[in-house]
Amino acid sequence: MNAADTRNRILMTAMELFWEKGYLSTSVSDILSRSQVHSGSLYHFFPGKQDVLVGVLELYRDGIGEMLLAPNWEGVDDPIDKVFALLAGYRTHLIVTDCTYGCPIGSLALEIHEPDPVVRDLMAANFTNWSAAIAGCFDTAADRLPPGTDCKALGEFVLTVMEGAVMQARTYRDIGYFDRNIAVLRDYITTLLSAAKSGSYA
Amino acid sequence: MNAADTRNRILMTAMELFWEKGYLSTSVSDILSRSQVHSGSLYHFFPGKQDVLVGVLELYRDGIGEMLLAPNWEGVDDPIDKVFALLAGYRTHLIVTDCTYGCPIGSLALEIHEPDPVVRDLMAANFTNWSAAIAGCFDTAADRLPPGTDCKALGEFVLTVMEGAVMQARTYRDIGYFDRNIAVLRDYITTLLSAAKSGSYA
DNA sequence: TGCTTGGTTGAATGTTCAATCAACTCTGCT
DNA sequence: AGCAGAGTTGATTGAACATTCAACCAAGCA
Repeated sequence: MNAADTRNRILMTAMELFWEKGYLSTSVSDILSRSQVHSGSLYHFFPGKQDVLVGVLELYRDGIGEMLLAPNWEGVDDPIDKVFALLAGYRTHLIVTDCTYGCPIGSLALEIHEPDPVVRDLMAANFTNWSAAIAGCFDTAADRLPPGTDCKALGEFVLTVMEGAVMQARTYRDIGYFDRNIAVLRDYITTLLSAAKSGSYA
Repeated sequence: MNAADTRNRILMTAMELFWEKGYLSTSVSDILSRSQVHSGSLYHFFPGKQDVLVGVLELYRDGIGEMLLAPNWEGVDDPIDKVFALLAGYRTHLIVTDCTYGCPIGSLALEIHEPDPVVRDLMAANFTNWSAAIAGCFDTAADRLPPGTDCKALGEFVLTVMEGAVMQARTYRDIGYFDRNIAVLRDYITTLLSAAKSGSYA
């Protein structure tokens, strides 16, 4: 096993554990035992626990396209469908984990109250990439939306609804809370589409 | 100082600290030193740290009317205005804390990944009370909304948007993210009100 | 006066944690 | 073969943590 393998296995294991248990509840020993790496090796690659978190957040940031968007958008062409396909991906994660796993970035964002600027910037970058991807969908469908629609704000709003919906589904351990929230969002988007079509905003 | 005072000071201090630093990052020593209570006294009233959390969550649950709704709804009569007045209260908290303090329940909900059933039920009860209060506003304004509007789902949606908007404002340390999200929500609610007025749904 | 009960004190306990480090091995280069 | 440096090992350290407990106090009552 070479160096890149070790570093990678640490990051992958930490990614899993931070998602499962959160950052604060994951001990360095947890990472070591699950990844089968010894403490000296971990501290050879990372100055400290927080630097492992930075590495994980960089993986998320750099992998959003391949790891998140591509799998959910496979075979989906319509940009509005893409928005809801991504949300459906989060629904699947909730289902297969009995509503215990949410959005890893959202959990970290609320868990770490006084984040290091480096960590905070990375969490913000992850949010920005996510909502920008959604905003891009709305941009592509701009001709079907009321003129002057703020697609960037709409992207941020979809992120907001996803995070809030996941939070409730997880707290109640009930997917119904997620579904009802997405249904309301869908009603809103539908309203925008039909308002543009009927020309109410023209 | 009598017993009720001591117990109360512990709970009030813990409430502050859990809001400031979160549950996991608040040590029992933190609570003891800020509340000027000795460890033996705390453990006389509470079997352990988690029971302090339970006490805090009960305070939130039982105090939502007096502590949260009443102050924000003073002088506000219109039920739709009440919805946005409550959201404005959260905005004020963000402003006065430089976007560092969010919703205490939301933070706890995402921070504690494997909550004790007692804790989870209390967090859920807090969410239910909050969204029910908003649903009540929509119920009162039902005649101005499209017929068949699901006011309960709308209450959950407003909670969702508040939590997501607070999460982003806190992560970016920028109130603009909160404001834009609330603006989109307002656009949606406005659409519902005007759709009902124009009779598009009738 | 002495007993009981509810509350207080704070040093002590045992555990868990992140981080360290000196000794070691493996790999590639000369 | 001999060397250098990257990577590994795991016992160890010291701090922080939640919790305990025996001694103590004060109020009310017999």
